[in-house]
Amino acid sequence: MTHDVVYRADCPSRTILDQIADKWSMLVLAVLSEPRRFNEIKRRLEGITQRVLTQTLRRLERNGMITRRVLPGRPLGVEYSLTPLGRSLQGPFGELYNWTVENMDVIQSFQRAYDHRGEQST
Amino acid sequence: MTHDVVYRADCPSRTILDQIADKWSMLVLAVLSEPRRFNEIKRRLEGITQRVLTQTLRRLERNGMITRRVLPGRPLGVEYSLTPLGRSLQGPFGELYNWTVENMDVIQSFQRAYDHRGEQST
DNA sequence: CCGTATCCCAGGCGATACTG
DNA sequence: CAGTATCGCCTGGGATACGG
Repeated sequence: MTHDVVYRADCPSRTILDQIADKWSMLVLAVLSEPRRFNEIKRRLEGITQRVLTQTLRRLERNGMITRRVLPGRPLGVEYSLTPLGRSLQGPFGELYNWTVENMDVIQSFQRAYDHRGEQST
Repeated sequence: MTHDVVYRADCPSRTILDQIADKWSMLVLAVLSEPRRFNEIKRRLEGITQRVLTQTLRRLERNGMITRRVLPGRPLGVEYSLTPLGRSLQGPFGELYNWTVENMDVIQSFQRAYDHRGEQST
């Protein structure tokens, strides 16, 4: 039987999932399909704050998925780009992203149906 | 040029990503590869609380990915199972999960290297 | 057994100001 | 330009108790 699989808290894959399965990491990696500077990334991710973008970039860097390169000259410039490891995540993430795009209409109609229950009173 | 793609806050795919790109949804769907009861799921996801599991299940149900079925008889029993939509997510999620398993060693060594910088003092 | 309701706290995040 | 620092809110989630 394979029936007694348990996802333990200290399972490394769970630890790593916690790092990348958030709303921003995926989008940052998508934006970094080509190397970009800090504010370029920020501009493309509507709603992200400077603070959170910095945190996300640091985490991705720590996990070996992107590199940070300070550009010579003034004013200061920093360029972020994918490592091979980060690029290898584009496959899985792309699949997931495509899935959401393909299914968002269906999902939204499910949501409407669900929200409709319990309140067609009077 | 495809260079000016911007991920807008009201993009449906972003809204949906916010729903499924969290640390528990993926694992719940994995556990539901076959229909299971509430406490079965809970037991297999070490560390999840009743409250959070309930919330996760409700959200997945609202999004049309799982169904909730009350079993006849007492004591009360409830069985959760994947819908076709939920099952179609297993592909993308499986890819992502496999990726983390395949790469967790590399990532952990990156993390150690990163954490090592800046503190080999004295 | 499968929830909901309540209380309560830590910490995540936005806003803002400041630096190399 | 690309951050770090500080502050204050506010909500997510743990713990617990209770209900169908």
